[in-house]
Amino acid sequence: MIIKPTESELEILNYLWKEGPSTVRQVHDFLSASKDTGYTTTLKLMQIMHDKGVLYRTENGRSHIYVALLDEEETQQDLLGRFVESTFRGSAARLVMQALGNHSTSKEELDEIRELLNNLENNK
Amino acid sequence: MIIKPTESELEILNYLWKEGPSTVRQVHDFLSASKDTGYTTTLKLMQIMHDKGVLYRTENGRSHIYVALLDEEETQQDLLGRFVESTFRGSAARLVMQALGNHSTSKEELDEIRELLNNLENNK
DNA sequence: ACCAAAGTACGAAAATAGTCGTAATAGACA
DNA sequence: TGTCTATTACGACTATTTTCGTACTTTGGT
Repeated sequence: MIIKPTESELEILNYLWKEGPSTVRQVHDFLSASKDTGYTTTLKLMQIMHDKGVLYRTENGRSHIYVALLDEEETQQDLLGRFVESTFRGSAARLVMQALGNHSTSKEELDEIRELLNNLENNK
Repeated sequence: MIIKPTESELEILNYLWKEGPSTVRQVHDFLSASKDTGYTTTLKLMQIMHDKGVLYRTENGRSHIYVALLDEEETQQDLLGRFVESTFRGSAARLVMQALGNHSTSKEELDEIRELLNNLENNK
């Protein structure tokens, strides 16, 4: 399924991807820690996502438990493609350079990237 | 200046960054090649960007010449930061891995990245 | 059985982004 | 000078996203 989630939807998806099946209450409690928003707003968003087919839900007593139906990797890949295109005019390399240059990345992570680089280069 | 350009604004900025000072006509002719949109729509967007202080403009006979006031690198950096945060929950390394893994990147570019990696690692 | 607490449903408003029609204007040039 | 064309100005309409109030429902405790 290729749907571009909105900014708010992505926040919700991120929580569900990380924490697994959750109630609106759980999602909202997490989001409201960093964002000033009402409970019914989160509820409504999740209902809309359910309508769109982005979330699956199942009854659980008086409440619902929601599950992300979008695949995390796939969605990130799609968004990344759009982002590279719109912000870096298609050059993934330039994006990578800026990402590495300006964010703190651990030695372990850098080694992992180097490893990936070696594999890629061997296949050319 | 830290303003988040919208999707359409970014398209216009990309043109101005690449081609330098331009008229609405030039921008529109370029955009309309890949996008079905009216002249007055592009005009209006650029007027709004001017109002916001994102573009500077100067008279030139019956038309105007527009210049981007946002710095390209700075804007990309800002957008990248937001993107890493919202889509990769803050992990630049994960973004880089996905970007490299799934986009075609030339050997030269990969070497450049390796170079950058070496420099980063030496400074740790 | 009743009430309070916690949920859901849903309509509608507010905010943001994008689109375009129409009128006014300024040059170009026959 | 008069007409045609390219351009700007601007209001209004559409679409999408986000927000929230209010009413209804369910459940657990007393």
